Parts: sequence; structure tokens; C-alpha cells
Amino acid sequence: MAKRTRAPRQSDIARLAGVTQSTVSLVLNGRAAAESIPQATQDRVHAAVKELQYVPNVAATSLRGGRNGLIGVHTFEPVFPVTSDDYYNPFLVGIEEQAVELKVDLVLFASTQGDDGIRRIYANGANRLRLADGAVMLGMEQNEEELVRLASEQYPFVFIGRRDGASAQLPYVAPDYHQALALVLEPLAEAGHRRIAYLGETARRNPQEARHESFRAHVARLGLGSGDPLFIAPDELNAEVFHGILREGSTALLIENHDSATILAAIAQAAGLDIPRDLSVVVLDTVPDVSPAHTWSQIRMPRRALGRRAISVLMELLDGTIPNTYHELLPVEPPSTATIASPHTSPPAIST
Amino acid sequence: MAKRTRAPRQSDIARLAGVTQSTVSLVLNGRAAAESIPQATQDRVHAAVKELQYVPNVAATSLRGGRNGLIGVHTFEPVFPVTSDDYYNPFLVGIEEQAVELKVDLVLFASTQGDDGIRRIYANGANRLRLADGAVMLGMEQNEEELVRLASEQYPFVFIGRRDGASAQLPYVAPDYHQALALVLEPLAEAGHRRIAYLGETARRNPQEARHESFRAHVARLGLGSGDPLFIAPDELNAEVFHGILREGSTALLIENHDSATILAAIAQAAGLDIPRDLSVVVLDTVPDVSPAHTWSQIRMPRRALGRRAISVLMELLDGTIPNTYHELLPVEPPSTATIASPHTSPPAIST
DNA sequence: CAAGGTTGCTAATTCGTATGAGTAGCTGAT
DNA sequence: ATCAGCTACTCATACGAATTAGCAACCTTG
Repeated sequence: MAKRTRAPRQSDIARLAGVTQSTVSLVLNGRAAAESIPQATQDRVHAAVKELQYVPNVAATSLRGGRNGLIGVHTFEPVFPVTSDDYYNPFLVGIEEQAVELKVDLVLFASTQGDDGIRRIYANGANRLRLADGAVMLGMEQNEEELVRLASEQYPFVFIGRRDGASAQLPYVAPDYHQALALVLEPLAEAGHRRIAYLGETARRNPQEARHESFRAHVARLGLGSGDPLFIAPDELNAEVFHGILREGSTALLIENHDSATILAAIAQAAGLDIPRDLSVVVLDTVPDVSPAHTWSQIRMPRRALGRRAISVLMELLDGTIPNTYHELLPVEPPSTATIASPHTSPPAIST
Repeated sequence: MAKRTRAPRQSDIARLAGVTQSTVSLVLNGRAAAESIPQATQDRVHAAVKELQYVPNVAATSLRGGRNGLIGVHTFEPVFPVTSDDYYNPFLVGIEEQAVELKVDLVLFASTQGDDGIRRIYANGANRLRLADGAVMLGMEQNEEELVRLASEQYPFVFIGRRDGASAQLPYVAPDYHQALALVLEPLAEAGHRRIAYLGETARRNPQEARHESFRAHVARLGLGSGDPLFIAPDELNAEVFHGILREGSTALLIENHDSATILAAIAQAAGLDIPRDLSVVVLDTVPDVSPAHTWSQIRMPRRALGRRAISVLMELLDGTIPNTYHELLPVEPPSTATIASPHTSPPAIST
């Protein structure tokens, strides 16, 4: 067993170099010039540092400096997925990359997970997040209440994904869906589509409303038409939806939500509908690999970039260089043309 | 922009509860009973904690020598893989699971990564690990020096994977390869094999030597035979290896390293060797999904269990209930019989 | 009623570092 | 001889929590 050696501290160096701890600190922090400490003394200090293999104690530095270089990552479920194909992985890759770059460490809050498997900010009544300098919140669709409370406590954090409601004023980084809709509608218009259907979720919260608003704006701008938007919950979708869309003369369909896309893919297949020959389809969401709609044209969230920017924005927030209502929209990748085709002249007959 | 309020500390609670900081500390650290502090006072303290949303300052706690509930995870490369099929993932899943169970949080050390992409313990002239109560070290094949130094500074940590050399005395959890070799050799003996070849790496460090030693012990115990072991680097393997093995009358082959297995799978295919008809093969290692040897019989490290145990062992180490030379061997899963067949009576002819 | 014990706390110190406020010793100007 | 002004430092304190020693007030026992 190795000899018990306490890690050397500044006072050990000081003794060896024949100065005081203060002087060591001054030399090591580059304040030597300002305090007019001659080169000879500095050299003695540095020699002692080398000899004793001194490294600063982070806890002491943090305590004194007020920052600890820890950035929290709050998720409401485990970070390490059992299945290798995980939706959150790209975000986390980006988060880790940027943490490396900015020389901060990441704290994964596992202690906050309750027996129900859900991780809460205020677990056991306390806000464990506070042990980190700030936090990035990932995949928090709910818990508006906790978030508002967190913000009211002046805790610095950044969301990934657009927020609505009371938390809309909180800092976030999100994909730029307005630009995304241009990237979707322009190729459709170019392919000859003149009437485009829109299938949205029933829950019309800010992100959904904003997406639909962008749709209408771009449709108008491009001189296109569209029927009334359909707001249908995924579990209420059926073949009749397609009939209706085709009957009203739409030749392309935008789907707001990837769950709806998954179900429609199954329905289309069962009904013998050929996508995109009979109907061009673009999903305004990122479809998971396991979905049958996986190959459909879709908007891909720049997940990795979002992770990276979240960390950067958080650090800027901590430095006070940006306000705590800061929002940032990141460009999305253009959709593939997989399910964008030229429209048919006459509507197809589909089996029911 | 709202002013950032200073995080509450114990003295703030103390004031609110009408006691001193010392009392708050005693209550919060469960030493209240020992110091005979009545329930009423404890309740007042807890109420104040809740009201002010107090969370202990990690840096201060660490500095003083207390526990902060942070467990470090040190890896020498990023933990979030870009490719979905990641070797380290199961370890991390286990680590996170156990962290949830034991109510501790995880710190991923990203700040320690240098420009070369390698993460060091003593990076940038500081040992960031000290912020955590202890750490789990994953996949550290190198940096013997840093580890010995870390241990000599009495920092508590646990390895995953067997260690050799100077760090062999440090705490680790590892797969039980001795038992694993019994699980490999017994089915082979039962299938009728009498002479079994052994292909090892050229680098004979402790783990490799131990594996080979177990091989010899079990071969002797089961009354089997084997030729001289082959110690060949993966990139020097060729079809001649198979010729030699078959010529000396071996009917089964154990391969120490998964890289060698991958290359041998390619060579066998090219040479028209039918595995396992012509030669039974078992890999004494876990073969990655992308390898052509992926389907071969192999020893699977209980990676998730290793992750879990590593956290548990570390916590016990912190509690002082186990010595800091503690080793733990975990049972491996029995190999599949995919490439274990009955031996041929006469050696097959293979093309070169 | 004095000695001894228990209860319920508090005061003071410690961890290692950073930093503002000194200060001893010297030079040079008045 | 005095004093400003510099150089080259040192001193003392703060950061927030944990811990040990101590102490006043009350209670028990002989």
C-alpha cells in the first residue's frame, strides 16, 4: 500500500520556496507582475511547484471563487439509454462536446429520480440543481410549475426546445421552425403542388401554433392554397383522413407530429396508398428510427448543435453577457426529397 | 435583468430557525440524535431549509472533508458515443442505475480532456476529480503513473476491469475469467474435444497472463491437451495460423482478444474454413456488434453489472466498510454454443 | 445541598485558496 | 533629516460546512 501523502498545497510550496502562501498564490495566478514579484522569486516558486507536483485544490478554488465549473444536465429520465438508438443521444453528444471545449464538467442528476422513475427538480423538497453553476434542461415537456419556480429563484438554466406558456420567457435554444417551413414548402411548390393539407396535434400550445402560423405565412407568400387545417390526435387517425385530404384536392400533406406520422404510415400501407406517388408527405418533426415513417421526408432537428449551443448560452448567461430571456433559433437541415413527388393530375382511388 | 440572489447557506437557515450554523449542520448531517437535539428544533431547521431552498455548497463540503453525494466518472474518451453501438454504454447504464438507487449524482469529467482528445486526471494542472466524493474509472488502460499518484493522495476510486502492475493493488471490479474459462472448456470437453489451441495477444500483462493461467489449470483439471500457446499480434494473423492449429490435431480454438477474432473471422471465410464444423471457436472477450466474429461463441462481460457494482463498491469504500485493496470478481454469462460443435475425426483440408 | 450527569445547544477552528490592506526596507528628492 | 514613492513582499480575512470542545441550565442522587 502506498504511503499516506497528503496532496501538497500552496503553503508547502511556500515553505520550500521561502516565501508565504500569498506569494505563491500571486505567482501561480499570473498576478506576479502586477504585484512586482521579481523573476528569481517566481522561478523558485515554480521550481517548488514542480518538485512537489502541486495541483490546486478545486474545492478550495471553487469555494473562494464562487463557481465550481459544474454544469447540470437535467433530464426527466435516465440519460444512458438501454436501447442504443436513443432520441436524446445527439443532444448529449453536443452537450459533452461543448463541455470539453469550455472546460466544464457535467453533472447528471440521478439522485432526483423518484420511485416512479421520473426525475424532478424539487426532489425531497430541495433543489439539488443548485450544486451546479447552472443547468441545461432536456426533454422537459411538463412540470411548468417547477420551471417557473426555478426561474423565480434566479437559478441560471437553459432549455433545449422552444417553450410556451409561462416559461416562454425563459432562456432556450430551439430549432427555427419558421425557416424550416420555408425549406419544406418551397420544394413542394416547385414540384407543382398548389394545395397543401396540414395535420396538426389537438393540443395547440405555442410551438404548435407557431408552426402552423409559419405554414400559413409561407403558403400565402408562395401563392399556394390549403384547406382547413386538421387537428386530430394520433390515436384518432384513420383512412378517412386521407380520403378527406385527397377529396378536397390537396396533393401534399404536412404532419406536425412524428407520432401521427408513424400511425399514418401504417394506415397508408393498409389502405394501399402509395406515398409519395398518390400524396407527397413531409413531417415537421424528427421521426425516430424505429418508426415506419422513418424514411419519410422530415425536418431534422439539429440536435447535436442544440446541445452545443445550450452549453455555450448557459455559460454566457453565467457571465452575464446575455439577458436571462435570451432565445436562440438554430437552422434546421433541409428535408430529404424522399416523399416529395410531383402531384397527380387526378386523385387516386384508395381502398378502405 | 433580475438580480441574482446569493444561494442560501447554513447560517441563513440558522438565523431563520433561531439556532447557530453548527446546529444546522448537526441536524442536516443526521448527527442530531447523537448531540441530543430535540425534535422541535430539528423541525424548525428542516422547515427553514425548505423555505429557503437550501442545498449544501459542494465545494465547501468537499473542502471540509464531508460528503457531497457526487460520484465522478472518469473515462479517457467521451462517454456519449456518436455511433449508437458503443462498447461503454452498458457500463454507464449500470453506473447510472446504481446511482439512482443510492441517490447520488454523477459527474462526467469533460474538463479534463486535452487537445489530443485524451482525458487525464491531472489535466491543466488541476485534479478536478477532487470535487467528487470518489470516482469510478472506466477504460483506463494507461496512465499508470497518474493512478498511483491519485491513490497515494488517498483519493477513493474504483476501477472497472482488472488491473495489473503497480495499480493491481487498487480497488477494482472485474469479470471472473477463471470461472469463465471453466464455462468455456467444460462444454468443449463434453462435446468431445481433447486438444484445444490457445491464441493470445503478444502483450502478456496481468489480465492476459491470468487468463492463460486459468486455461492451463482447467485443461489439466479436465484431462485435456493443448499445444504451445500462440502469442500473435492481430495484424500478423494469417491462414497459416489455422493450418498450424489443425495440423497439430487441435479441434477447438480459444481466442483471447476480440480484435484477433475479427481478423480470424475474415481469414477463415477467405480460406473456406467452416466454423464450427472444421474448428470450434470461442472468444475469451466480448466481440463488438460490428465485427464478423460477432456471432461466435464468446464470453460476455457482465458490463451492466460491473457498472452497478463499481458504484456500490465505491460507496462502501467511502463508508470504510471495505479495505482500499478490495477486488471483486463478477460471474460472466456462459458462452452461447454458436461455434461449439463436435470435433471432426480427420482434419479438414483448407484452401490457401 | 453538593456532586455528578444529562440536555441542548454555541464558539471556535479547520479545510486550501484568493485578495485587499498593509508594511519593512530602500532610493532619491527636497 | 524628512518624506514621498517604490519594491517585494506579508498579514489577515473570507468563502461555506463540519467538527470538537465547551458550557449553561436543569435534573438526579446520596
